[in-house]
Amino acid sequence: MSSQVIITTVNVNGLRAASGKGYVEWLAQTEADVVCLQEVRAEPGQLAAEVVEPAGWHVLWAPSTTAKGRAGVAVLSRQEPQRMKVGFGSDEFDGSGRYAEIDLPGVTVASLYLPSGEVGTPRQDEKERFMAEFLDHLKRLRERAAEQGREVVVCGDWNIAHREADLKNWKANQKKAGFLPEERAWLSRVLDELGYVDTVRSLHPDAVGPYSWWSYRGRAFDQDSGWRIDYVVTTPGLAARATTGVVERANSHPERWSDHAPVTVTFDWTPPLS
Amino acid sequence: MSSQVIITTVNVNGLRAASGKGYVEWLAQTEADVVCLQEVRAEPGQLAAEVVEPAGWHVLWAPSTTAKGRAGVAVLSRQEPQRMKVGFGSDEFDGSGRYAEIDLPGVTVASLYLPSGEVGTPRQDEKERFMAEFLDHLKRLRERAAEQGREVVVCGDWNIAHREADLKNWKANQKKAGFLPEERAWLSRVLDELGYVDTVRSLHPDAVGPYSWWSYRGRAFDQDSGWRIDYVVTTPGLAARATTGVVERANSHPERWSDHAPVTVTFDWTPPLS
DNA sequence: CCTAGAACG
DNA sequence: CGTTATAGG
Repeated sequence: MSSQVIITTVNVNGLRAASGKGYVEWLAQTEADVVCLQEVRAEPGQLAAEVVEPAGWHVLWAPSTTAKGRAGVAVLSRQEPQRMKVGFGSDEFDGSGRYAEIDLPGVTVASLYLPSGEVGTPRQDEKERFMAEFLDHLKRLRERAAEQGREVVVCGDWNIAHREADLKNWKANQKKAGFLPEERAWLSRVLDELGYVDTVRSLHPDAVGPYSWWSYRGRAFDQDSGWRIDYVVTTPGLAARATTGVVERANSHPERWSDHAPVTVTFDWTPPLS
Repeated sequence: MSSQVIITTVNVNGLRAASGKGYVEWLAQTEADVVCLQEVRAEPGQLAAEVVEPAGWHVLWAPSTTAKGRAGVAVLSRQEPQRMKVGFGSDEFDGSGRYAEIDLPGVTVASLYLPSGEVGTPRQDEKERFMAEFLDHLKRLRERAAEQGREVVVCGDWNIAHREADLKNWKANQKKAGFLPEERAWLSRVLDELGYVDTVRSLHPDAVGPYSWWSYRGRAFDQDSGWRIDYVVTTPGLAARATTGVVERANSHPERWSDHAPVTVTFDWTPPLS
């Protein structure tokens, strides 16, 4: 006997705004067991009760304590977590609302919102510092998982398109933050060196996209002029059990409620009993 | 034979917003000959063509050059002005979008947006400095008008309620900016000492109000919990010809398009031919 | 082109 | 409780 585990990640671009535009309905109909949110941009106290404590879910909130109304991640799980943690042990970033993780039986699930930047700005420097520190964390996470015989899922908005197939117009974007050689190389290290797997790409090795973010500017969404920057990254054992990986391009709802779409991966996997 | 001159003043609280909510329709139907606007909060280049150059009107724009998106006054006239001037000769305030005047045959019409403040803040100090300087200007304006045999109309948002009948709850507001003893005394000097006339009050000496501003907070408008702070102030010769003075409480339109309402005064007056 | 805080009223 | 500018994306 085996069962399914479904994990979804979505950058909501302001949960207060998203809640009024379809997020609530989307959550009510999702079949996911775990949902990772990024860019919540609110503290729990600023959200409606049905959003803070949705019926049937346990939620770990990790708003930014350093900059109000920015960043902020959360992890929703139908099962009660065995352990919850905000931040990854970084003095600079633990209060910035960019990382939270929960342990469920046999698996650690994390929600990541990697900084975005523009070339030549302090934000890009911050992104690079984050990447350097976070690589170490990913390494430790694998080691701990191996010791404990558990799997790892790190999902979220990585703000990097890995390969040419991961964005619409790669040639024009080679010097743009999010597709810089050093950013792509860093993501390669996460995958090749640390041994994590980009599940959606693994399931669709030859696909263009599927993109998960489209700028609000111009007609990017209508023309599918997007980037694939939201990933469900897992340890190899779990990746081998991934059966489907889809981008919910229509957000499962008539109107868009974020500039990102949910990315959902299904695993044919039976967690241990405790 | 005699004819009518109609003058209206209204604080639009952001002309871009107001234009989308009923200002355009209101202007199209007004019978005024001159319209003075305050709190335009935009430069002409930020406004739609029909708003910048409404058909049948000459317009003097005086946006704030010191603080984008703040203050800003304008004077619209059906007749072409003989002379236009921005500011009243103040180093501190001439670029702040708070005063503009035009000469029409026999009459000078000015649009004034007096600073608003809160007790104990630098804004209140600014208001007081403005008042001091502007009193001198009003004096010179009368002298010049007398020399040239012309009348003067200074209309706008004076941000002062003069008497107890000029605001809903005067007792609770005695220590609030806009109804301070020194502000009321200053307005008394404008009227009693310089000899200007508050035309609407002169026409309705015993009325409560009529208020011209209602806070957007709470149910102030529905409860008519307002202040009369928008005045059409004129030289006595013209004031004697004022026949009606009304606040267009419904903005002459189904929905409110500003927190102020237009104040319109009609004069039974025939201007000289040139 | 959006979201959000913040200044100002 | 609005309008607007600005940061951030």
